[in-house]
Amino acid sequence: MVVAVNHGEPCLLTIGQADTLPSGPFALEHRSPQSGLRGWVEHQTGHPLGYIEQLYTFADRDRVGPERQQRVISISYLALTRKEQATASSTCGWQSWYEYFPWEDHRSGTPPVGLDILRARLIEWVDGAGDPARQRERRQRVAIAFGLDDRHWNEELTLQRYELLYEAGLVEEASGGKAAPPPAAVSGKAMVADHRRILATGVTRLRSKIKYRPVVFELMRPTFTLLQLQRTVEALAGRLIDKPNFRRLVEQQELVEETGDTSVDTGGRPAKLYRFRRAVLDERAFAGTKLPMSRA
Amino acid sequence: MVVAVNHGEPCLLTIGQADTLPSGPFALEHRSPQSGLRGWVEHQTGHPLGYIEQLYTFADRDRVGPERQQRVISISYLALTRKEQATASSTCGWQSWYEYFPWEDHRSGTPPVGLDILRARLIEWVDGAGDPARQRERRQRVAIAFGLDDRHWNEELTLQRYELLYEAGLVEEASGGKAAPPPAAVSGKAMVADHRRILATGVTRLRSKIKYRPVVFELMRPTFTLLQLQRTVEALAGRLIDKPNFRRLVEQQELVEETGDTSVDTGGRPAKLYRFRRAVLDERAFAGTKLPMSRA
DNA sequence: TCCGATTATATTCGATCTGACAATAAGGGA
DNA sequence: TCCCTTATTGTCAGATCGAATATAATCGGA
Repeated sequence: MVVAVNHGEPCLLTIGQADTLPSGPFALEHRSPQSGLRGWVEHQTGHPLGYIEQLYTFADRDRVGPERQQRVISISYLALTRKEQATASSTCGWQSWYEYFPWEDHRSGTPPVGLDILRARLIEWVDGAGDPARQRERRQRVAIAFGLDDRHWNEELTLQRYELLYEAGLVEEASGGKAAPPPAAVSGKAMVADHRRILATGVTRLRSKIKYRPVVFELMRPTFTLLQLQRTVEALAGRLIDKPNFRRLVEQQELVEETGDTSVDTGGRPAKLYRFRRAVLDERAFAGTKLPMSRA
Repeated sequence: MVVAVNHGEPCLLTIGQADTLPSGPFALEHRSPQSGLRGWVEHQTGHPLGYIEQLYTFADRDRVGPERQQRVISISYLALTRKEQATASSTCGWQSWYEYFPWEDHRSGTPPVGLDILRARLIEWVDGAGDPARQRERRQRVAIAFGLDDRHWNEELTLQRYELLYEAGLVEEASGGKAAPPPAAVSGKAMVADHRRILATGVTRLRSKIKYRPVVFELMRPTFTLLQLQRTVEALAGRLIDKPNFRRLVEQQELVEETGDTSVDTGGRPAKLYRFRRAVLDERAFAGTKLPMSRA
């Protein structure tokens, strides 16, 4: 899963009919699958992958196709890069995340259109569970994941939401469902096999990771304004961020330094240009702290 | 990597000469490697694995042994259980983490004996880099990982520390080193192949995870006192925690509920017994928040 | 040239969290 | 009864964070 952000839109590298993640049996000639992935993508997009991370390894028996007696092992990765110029070849292209997960984009301030439809269909699914105990359990899972009652929307629950929709038969991939899923504008574009689930895993991981490691900068150009940086984070998180607070956080952590230049602008006061202080990667150990540890 | 905590000591399930992690080619009969691991360990220890998590998948070409043309894929896991009764069979036993990582145990309040020796040897290694730029880079990595100058010790950097020691030739596994590593009481017991590195990965992951997900309870008996819970967390984190603050955190998050009983004690006022509120797993979505997101 | 629209940047304020520490309660043993 | 040990409750100051306000710089049109 290769991610880039362009003009405030989080993009995904796809192949084929735009519903398949880049994948393939990486040859023995590479030292590791990681380096195989890197070489392949750099050749396709012309841009180096700034960051690669393992997502999950699937080795379940059900994963084999027609043949038995042979287990297929799939290692999924999350990679970040920049999409510039028109590098999309005929074999691959870029798609917005939110075509696959329309319900995940809350950047307009209001919930996305169609989310209420999904919520209603989920409630039907909850009520459809015979057992009252099972009903309560389903109800609670839906309430947490989709922010029912007075709960806040939690953008890090992308995978849980997709799994619920799958279970409820509200996405096309869940062929076992009785009722037909809602239209694609509501339930998103389907992908091949379990690729949309892998995508959900990656979105979840990335939305979590940007909060404690400076990986956003892999998606930025060498120089950028603070608003551009904020828009990129918002694109990934799928929600709006308070501007002064975002600035404060970035500055007091000394993640960036001014270049001295200012940006030619789209109206309004010119913005200072910044660059990422690569030194922070060496200076600091990025590791969160939540338990009350003694400082000394 | 199977972990339990007993009497305030974090323990590790080992096989053979106590320097090998449980491992093996899991047969095709299991639905997934996960379930194979689960069955194997439950049979060996008599206790169910409460929690299993994938650590990392190795697929590098160097990982093959004598044979070429065939790539070995190893999936490493982290599992939590309880060690009770004398279930150690002849083929496996429990070892303390800190036999392998003596420098990681800071629970005495003072740094572990031998840490200063390691620091001194690391400084030698820093100075041994010819290039001054490389010296500065090494120096900074050591300073961060081992808390030099006035930096705080960060217990989540176990893997980084092990890798530095490896690079500096201060652990037995690094056979390429010129100088002999310090005695085992200082540099820890060696393990087979790269098992100690996998262990370091698991320790790092677990020390990080206990801070935002309630996995500690998988290591506790059904009922426990708050101090026992604290001691377990301290055993994993390798450092002391302030008691009142720990209580406050656990209580205000409603992670536990009183059983009504009190513990027969080892001197001092009897302690209330608690049990884990399994309901929190359903009630709450455990996902950290660090970036300044708008609340509404 | 003035004004307002737009965006950038700086500052303030209050609620909450958290680390550090103090104080009180309840049991056991000398 | 006194003292030791552990449990439990409470306080306080500093840091953090969300929210909102205030000021600055540029552009375009009246």
